[in-house]
Amino acid sequence: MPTMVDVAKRAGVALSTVSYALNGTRPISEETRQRIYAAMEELGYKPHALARGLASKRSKIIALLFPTPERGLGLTELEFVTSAAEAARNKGYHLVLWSLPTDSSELRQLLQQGLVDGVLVMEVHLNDPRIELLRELEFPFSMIGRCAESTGMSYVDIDFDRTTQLAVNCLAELGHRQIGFINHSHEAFEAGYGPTVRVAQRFNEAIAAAQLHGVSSFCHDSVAAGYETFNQLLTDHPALSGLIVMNERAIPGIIQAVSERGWSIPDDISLISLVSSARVAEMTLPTLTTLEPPIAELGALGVDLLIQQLEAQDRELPQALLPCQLVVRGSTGQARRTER
Amino acid sequence: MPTMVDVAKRAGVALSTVSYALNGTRPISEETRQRIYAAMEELGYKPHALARGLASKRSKIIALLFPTPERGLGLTELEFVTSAAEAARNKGYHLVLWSLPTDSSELRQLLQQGLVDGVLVMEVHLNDPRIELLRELEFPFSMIGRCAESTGMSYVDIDFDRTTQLAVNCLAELGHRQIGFINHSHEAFEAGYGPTVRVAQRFNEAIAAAQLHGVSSFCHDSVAAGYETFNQLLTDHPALSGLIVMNERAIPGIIQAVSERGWSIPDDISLISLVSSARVAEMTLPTLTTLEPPIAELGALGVDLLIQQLEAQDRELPQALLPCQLVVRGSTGQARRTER
DNA sequence: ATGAAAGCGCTAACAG
DNA sequence: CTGTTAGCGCTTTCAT
Repeated sequence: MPTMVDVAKRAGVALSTVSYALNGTRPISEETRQRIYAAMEELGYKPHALARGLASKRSKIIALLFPTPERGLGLTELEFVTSAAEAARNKGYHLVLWSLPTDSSELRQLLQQGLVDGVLVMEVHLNDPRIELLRELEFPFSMIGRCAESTGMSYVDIDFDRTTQLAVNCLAELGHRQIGFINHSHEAFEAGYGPTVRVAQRFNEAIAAAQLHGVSSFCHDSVAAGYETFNQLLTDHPALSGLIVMNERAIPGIIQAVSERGWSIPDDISLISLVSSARVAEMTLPTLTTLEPPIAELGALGVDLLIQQLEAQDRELPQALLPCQLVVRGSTGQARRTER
Repeated sequence: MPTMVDVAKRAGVALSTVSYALNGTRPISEETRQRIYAAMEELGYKPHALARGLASKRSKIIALLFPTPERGLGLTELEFVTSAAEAARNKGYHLVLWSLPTDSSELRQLLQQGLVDGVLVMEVHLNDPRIELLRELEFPFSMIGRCAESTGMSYVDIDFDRTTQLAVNCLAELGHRQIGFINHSHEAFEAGYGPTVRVAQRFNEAIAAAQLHGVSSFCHDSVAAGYETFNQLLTDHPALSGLIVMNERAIPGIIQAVSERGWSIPDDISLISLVSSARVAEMTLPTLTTLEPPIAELGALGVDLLIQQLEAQDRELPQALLPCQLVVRGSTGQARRTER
């Protein structure tokens, strides 16, 4: 592999001039610039990433802090990872994957290795030890999601308020008055998992504002739990006709429970899956009306915000909220006229 | 951040002694070793990854060459990525994600940056330009999957022969004599996508060996295509009672087509989903009997083989084949006695 | 507009 | 067993 010295020699200039030409760090006469680029071309020169990083103190590598598969991973995460990787590459950065439990002590070590310039944190919890550590070390980071006190921090997140509102509106406009909400588990809620907490809260507000009847329920992320939870919910509230579910893994159980009652979706129950991808929505019969998260956008935007923060001289910490998009499929329909 | 110089001063030894102590590259008296480690502890010293990489010419970073979402990504890929990342970290390596189309010219640039020691290539095609490039540059790599001529290269792959055999056996033992196989698309086959080609071939061999009747069909990776393909297959071969499907995305369409005929799974048709994860298998009604790929093992093993290759002095290029595991769920049952 | 030279923090000869 | 020193390939002052 040729180095800068080789290029400099061949172009008949000083080593530093090559560097400046490459980085545009200072004015170079058009003529020498040409010579240098020609020399690079001829030699097949490519700057050495490590050397550049060591000298400049900027590795141009960022880390994606990825949750370990506690709650099981979805397609969501995958799309996220790939879009983040692509966004990073588009900006000339590399993305390394750090898959760690939120309370891992390893994070500190990793950060202190000086390998990465900044960190993109996925699945931020309301009280997240990773965020505390990053703040303590004053290490640059952006979040996907938010923690309890996110002022002065950079993040992108789903606009859960708007998303929840869209779901409630959709059912309300179809004439549903009695609406159930099946959330993630109570444990997730207690642990302060953002979406769980935010949607739970907003659901009640939206229901109240629209003068509907609403009832919420937690549910573990499993088919069996979905089955149980739905049956319990309908035993307690037989008049429910609309259901908002933010729990992809519970959905097959719910569908099964509906069908075992001899009911059908959407004739007897309308169902909206919150923060759920098209891929999953099309696995079921009927296909699911969803509010689909703009995953790729979130991933790319998260990376952009982080890099912006790394390269900006001013200490502005950008934030962004993106709503999910309503995609109407087969699982929602007009509410029945007659009460059951 | 403290550096080695600081540690050396504090421990009262030479800079290099610290280095040797850290890397175990040469014998150090127990006493000085203690002093050095104490000093590191007190200062909170962590070796600088870039500096180490530059000096040693080994970055301890590997890249995962990730396919761009052409055919759409599955859960499979995700689990793969996370297990690879974890395996790498366990061995003291970092994993960067390079998400590129197989024919991208960018790969060459990335490799020449000198950032990574080796590459793990996912979704290898039978004729894969990435592999050709890696060979040309003599760049260390391992593959997930194999290309046409894989001798002398390091890879891990699913044992498709064994997997296909298991599927055929399973149906045969249930008394099915007329067995259909729904593959990925013809395009995937033509493009030399490994699983598509290998299973197609092995299916015929296994059917012949067991003296059964078999019929294969290609199918695009979509619900609609699954629906069409199934109907066509049953029009042409009405006696089919067992179906092997290696196309997760087509399955909902198949299930729908079965139900529209007034048939049921598994009473009228038994169905096995090949190389399909539990997560998907439990989304449907009935749940799917599958041959589940050992994804996490493949990811971890792939990383291990690559690192082994990087660190071994001898030029052995290890290979491994892992079979899928048969998990019987609700979609398979005894063949009907009577012909339809 | 260009050069010369001093590091960045570490590894690995070379020399005792 | 330990110390000295020359790089690794680049960025970035400081000169001119």
